[in-house]
Amino acid sequence: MARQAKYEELRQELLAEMAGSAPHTPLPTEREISARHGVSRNTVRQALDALETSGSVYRVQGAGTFVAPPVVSKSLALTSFSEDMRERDLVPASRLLAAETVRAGRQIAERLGIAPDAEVVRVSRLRLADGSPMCLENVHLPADRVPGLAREDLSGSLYALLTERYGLQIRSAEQVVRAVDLDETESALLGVPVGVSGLRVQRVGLDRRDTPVEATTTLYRADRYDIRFTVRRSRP
Amino acid sequence: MARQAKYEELRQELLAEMAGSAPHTPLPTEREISARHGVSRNTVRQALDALETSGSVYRVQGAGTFVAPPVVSKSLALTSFSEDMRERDLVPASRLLAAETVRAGRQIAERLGIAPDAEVVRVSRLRLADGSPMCLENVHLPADRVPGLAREDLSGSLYALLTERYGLQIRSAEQVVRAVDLDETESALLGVPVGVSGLRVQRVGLDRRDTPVEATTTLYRADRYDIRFTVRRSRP
DNA sequence: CCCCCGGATTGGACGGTACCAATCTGGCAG
DNA sequence: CTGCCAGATTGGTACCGTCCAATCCGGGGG
Repeated sequence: MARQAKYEELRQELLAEMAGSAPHTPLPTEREISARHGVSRNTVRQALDALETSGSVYRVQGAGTFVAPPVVSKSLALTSFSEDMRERDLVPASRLLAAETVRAGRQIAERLGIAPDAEVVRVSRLRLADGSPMCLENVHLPADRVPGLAREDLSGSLYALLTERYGLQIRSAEQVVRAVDLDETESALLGVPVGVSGLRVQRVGLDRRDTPVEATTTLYRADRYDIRFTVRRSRP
Repeated sequence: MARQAKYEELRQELLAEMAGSAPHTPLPTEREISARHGVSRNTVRQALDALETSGSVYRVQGAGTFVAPPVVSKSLALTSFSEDMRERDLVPASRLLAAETVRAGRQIAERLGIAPDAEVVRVSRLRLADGSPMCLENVHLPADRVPGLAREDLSGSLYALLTERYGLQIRSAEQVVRAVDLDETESALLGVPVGVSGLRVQRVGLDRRDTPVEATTTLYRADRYDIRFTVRRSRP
């Protein structure tokens, strides 16, 4: 029995109600939703806050709350490769290239906030979408937080494994995106001609205490992949 | 006199207070901040909400609120080229390549949500950082919303011009990032060898009603530029 | 010495109310 | 018919209070 918050329940109800509505259709006023659903206006506003940040509605003071036009960018949220691919209607798969325990080294150590001579588990995988290569993934995790990881089944979602086996939850991540030229090895693995460009995403996954849990470098084929997200003005 | 909200004032005060603090230092409890600053706990929570989404603090139920470790990614927010460069400690500049009124065409029309034969203003600029080329920028705006734009001074911030001259405010934007191979013209303008890769960012700027205001395609030099941002898990 | 458990503490959720600021609308004046 | 202004409407800010759930800490038992 997953007892969930009222505003979360309300959020889903509102989302369902406006599923068929045309963009810019006004929602009921906050006071009306409040009365109709038998919750306080505070709770209504919490639900609407969530819908606003997810890009489902927009609000104009004095005017009302409206259904937002559909967006191209679905992946503003943190997703695993598997989730990401399924959202693009592709079937994810994985081929394990390496899984070993090594010294962190300067760069990885800095990204994970640990000592350079500390041990890390390195998992290298070629990830496939609909059977053909999509990206090269290189994950580093502090060894003391994931004992025995290298001997686990690494064919599926690593995030799921971290949660279920080790109780590690990644709540946010910092990403650095850059365009790079692929070298010979990379091109061969990804199945593209030498010299074409690739999209490199360096990510540091953080738990709810903003402590680094994993550092991942992913190299995407530029011809098959793009990154979509929404940005907002912070303070006007 | 810009009368600002209390929670906004409180946010800035808290940000200043914790400026020198080490990461993971606990802030006072919400009830304590409330009492000390003479505001309600609700208001405190609003201020902390803002600090949390900006990545300045993190909260753990039952434990407290803590100073978040510094992040690599500063540019989670929507910024103009000028702001972006200044944040990277570079001096922005601009060279106007073209400013004309043309038919939208299918692709631009779709991005702006207008008719394909509608008129748009196209502004093409080479943008410089510390005197050398950083990116090629190609902006399209619906002509009827920015009459006479082509004859304005386009050497500075376009966003500022849109706000001051036309009252258009871009509140959010959807971005699609992809790695591409530069062609000869592009390479020449950017001052890089032919065949190296570039980072292409396609952006649609939206006003507070989520209506498209501008569609921009920016081509960055891969060797000088990266994109940094933070993503969060939406619902656990 | 370590482990477990219960109470105190802290953030999270929810209720209610009041007033403000931006917007919209309808009616009146021109 | 057009333009403007006053009042109603709507979201935004702020206050109060109550209870819940996760965490932390210290004391007691092994």
